[in-house]
Amino acid sequence: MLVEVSVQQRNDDEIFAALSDPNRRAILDLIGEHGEMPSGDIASHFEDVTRSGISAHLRILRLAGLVSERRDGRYRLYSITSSPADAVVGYLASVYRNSLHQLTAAMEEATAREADERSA
Amino acid sequence: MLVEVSVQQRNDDEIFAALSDPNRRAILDLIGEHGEMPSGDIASHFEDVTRSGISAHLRILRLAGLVSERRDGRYRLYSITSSPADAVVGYLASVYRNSLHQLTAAMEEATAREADERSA
DNA sequence: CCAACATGTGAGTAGATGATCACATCATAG
DNA sequence: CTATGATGTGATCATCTACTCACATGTTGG
Repeated sequence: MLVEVSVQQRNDDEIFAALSDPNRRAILDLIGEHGEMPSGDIASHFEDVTRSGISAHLRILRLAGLVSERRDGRYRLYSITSSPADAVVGYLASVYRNSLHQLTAAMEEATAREADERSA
Repeated sequence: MLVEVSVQQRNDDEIFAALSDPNRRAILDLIGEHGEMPSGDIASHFEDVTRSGISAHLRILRLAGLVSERRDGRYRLYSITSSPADAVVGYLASVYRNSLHQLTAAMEEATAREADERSA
């Protein structure tokens, strides 16, 4: 069990470190909105970072398990991986255990808003 | 609206940056578990970081709005602030909109587990 | 096979960051 | 008031990190 915790801890490190960079969060936003997309397309949305930089970011996101890569010919298509979010939510749930209701309220609101947008 | 978004963005930057450091997350864990506690008590739980270092970490957590400070005599008591977690959950909900159900499931499970532990 | 394309990678660099030490501040007990 | 305790802060330093550039790798069309 202790080992599991320690492994989980290291995974947390990678995930939070990956999320700490604004450009990486922007990449996640982009992929989340457009769905699966190739590295080059992602890079073309960034004026201040070269393709190389984006490639490095994608590597970090991939190693953290936040995105997954699929090769199609000369393209590498990136998409959002959903499971790691559980780790983040789990962490928050543990720290904010005394105000979990606020978290669930936020989640429910977000879910409702999403459902609303979907039906619109 | 754009201004609001930009402000929110900057707040996100601070929050995610604050959460990116393992020691700061450990501090949050500690405060979350013990409830309100003074700076020195927090520092005494860390072998590899001096009191000064912990103090600097607390400053970052405070500026990010993740903890709040209350002065009582010569002590400064720190406690968890709950609202900023909403920002994190909101961000995750936006990126993982296509698998929100997984997030809510994780939240519900966490809530249930907590309620279970509470009644035990 | 070869040229053009899509992308990852290694070297190198400027800037951010986490840590310490020494010191400043402020509260309190005597 | 003065010594002690609790804590924050400025200077400094080593390390990490997010870039860029040049190059390597693998793919496809002709």
